[in-house]
Amino acid sequence: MTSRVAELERAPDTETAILEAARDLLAEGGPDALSMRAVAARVGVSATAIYNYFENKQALVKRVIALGFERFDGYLQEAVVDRPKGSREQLRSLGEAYIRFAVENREYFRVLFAMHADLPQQIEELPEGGGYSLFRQAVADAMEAGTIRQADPDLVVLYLWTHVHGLVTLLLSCAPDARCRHSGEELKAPDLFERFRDFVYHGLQPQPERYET
Amino acid sequence: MTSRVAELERAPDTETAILEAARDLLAEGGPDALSMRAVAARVGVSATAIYNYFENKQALVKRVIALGFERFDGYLQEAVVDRPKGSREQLRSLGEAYIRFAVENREYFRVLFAMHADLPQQIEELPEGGGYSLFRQAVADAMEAGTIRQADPDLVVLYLWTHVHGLVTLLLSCAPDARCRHSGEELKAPDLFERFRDFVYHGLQPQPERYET
DNA sequence: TGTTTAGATTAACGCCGTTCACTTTACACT
DNA sequence: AGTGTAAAGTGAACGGCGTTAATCTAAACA
Repeated sequence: MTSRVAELERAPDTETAILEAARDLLAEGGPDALSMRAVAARVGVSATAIYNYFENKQALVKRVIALGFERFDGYLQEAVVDRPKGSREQLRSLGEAYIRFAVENREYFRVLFAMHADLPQQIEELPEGGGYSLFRQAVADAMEAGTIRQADPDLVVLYLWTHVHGLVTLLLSCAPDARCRHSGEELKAPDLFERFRDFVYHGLQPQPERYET
Repeated sequence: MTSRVAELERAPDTETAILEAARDLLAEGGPDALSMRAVAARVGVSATAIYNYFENKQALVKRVIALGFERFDGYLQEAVVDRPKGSREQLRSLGEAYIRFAVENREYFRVLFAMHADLPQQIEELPEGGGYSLFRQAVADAMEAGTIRQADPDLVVLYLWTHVHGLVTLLLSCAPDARCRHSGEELKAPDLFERFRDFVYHGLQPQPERYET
C-alpha cells in the first residue's frame, strides 16, 4: 500500500501534463503550434478537458509564460553564483546567461517577450524577485566595488538590460539562428556581445592616447 | 473626358486598397485583427478576391511589412537631412526617429520586427539601401569628423542599433504605452534615451576626476 | 444505498485560411 | 459585329481553430 504522498505524486496530474505539453509545443513550433487541440492530443485527452484547469487559452499561455520566466531566471541565477561579487566578470556572466537562454530557447524566448505584450497588463506577478533584482544587485555591487561608475542603479540596469535584450532580439529577428554576417565573417551572438563590451565600458567617445593598462 | 493618367489614378486599384486595409488593420489591432475576411470586408469585396492579387495571407503580410519598412525608413531619412554631417546631433536625431516611429506606430512596429522573424529568410529585399545604410553613413561620418572613436563602422552601427532597438522593444513589451516607472517618476522612451546618451558616449567605466569640458 | 461532484467526453457554433467551380466583365482580333 | 480569351469577382464548402453546452462516468461521501 503506497503512502498518500506517493499516490499524489504518481497521480496523472493532468494540469502539469497540459502545461508541459503547451510549453513544448511553444518551444518547438512557436505560437502557431500551440493550439488547444494539439495540447490535448499530446496529453492524450480531449480538447475541452483543458477547460477544467484553465479558463481559456490565454490563461494557459499566461501560465506557460510564467514558467518560462522561471526557467529564464534559473539561467541568471546560475550566472551570478560563484562569481566574485561586484566584479565585471559577474556582470559579463549575467549578460552571457541572458544570451545563452535566448539562443538555446529561441522560440520560447521569442514568445516570452513578444507574447506578454499582447496580454495587456496582467503580468504583474512576474518580475518581482526575478531576473531584474538579480541584475540590479550585481550592478549595485559593481558600483560599490568601484568596478563601474556611480550612477542611478536602476538606470544602469535598464541600460545594460536594454543592451543585451536588443542584441538578442535583433539577431533573432534578422537571422533565424542568431548569427550576423559582418564584414565577411559570421558572428554569433556571444562573439558580438564580447566585441560590444569595450563599447559598453569605454563608450564611443574619441579615445585619448591612453597607454595605461 | 479624363486623361489616361487620371483614369489610371482614379481606377479602383483593388490591390492598393487591399494593402492599405491590411496595413490599417494591423496597425489598429495587431496581428489577430488582420484576417482575409476582415480585409475583404473593409475593401468591399469578397475574401476570395484577394487571392487574385496575393498568393496567400503570408504573401500579403509580407508586402505590408515591406511597406512598413519603407515608412520606417522615411522617419530615418527625415532625421538625417538638415543635420550637420558627422555631428553627434545627427546620430542622436537618428535614434530619436527610431524611437518616434516605434512609439507612434506601436502595433505596426511590433509586427514589423516580430513578424518577419516567422517568415523565414525571404526578407532579403528589405534592408538594402534602407535604414541600415543611413545609420552606417552617419556613423562613418561621425568617425571621420572625430565625433566618435575610430572602430569598425559596422560594429558600431550594430551597437547603436541594438541599443535603440532594445530600448523600444523592452519598453513596448513591458509597458503598453512605452513608459517605464523608475524610482517613482515615470519615464517615457525619449527621456530614457536622453539619459542613456551619456552612458553610450562615456561608457560605464569609473569616471576619473575629469574637470575638462 | 443513493447522492453529489469533479473530470472527461461528444456535438456544435462561429471564425479562420484556402480551394473550387462558376459567373461576370473587358478587351483584342478577325 | 461577333467571338474568344483572360482577368476579376462570387458563393459554397473543407478542415482547423477557440469555445460553449449538454451529457456521461466514476470515485467520494452520507
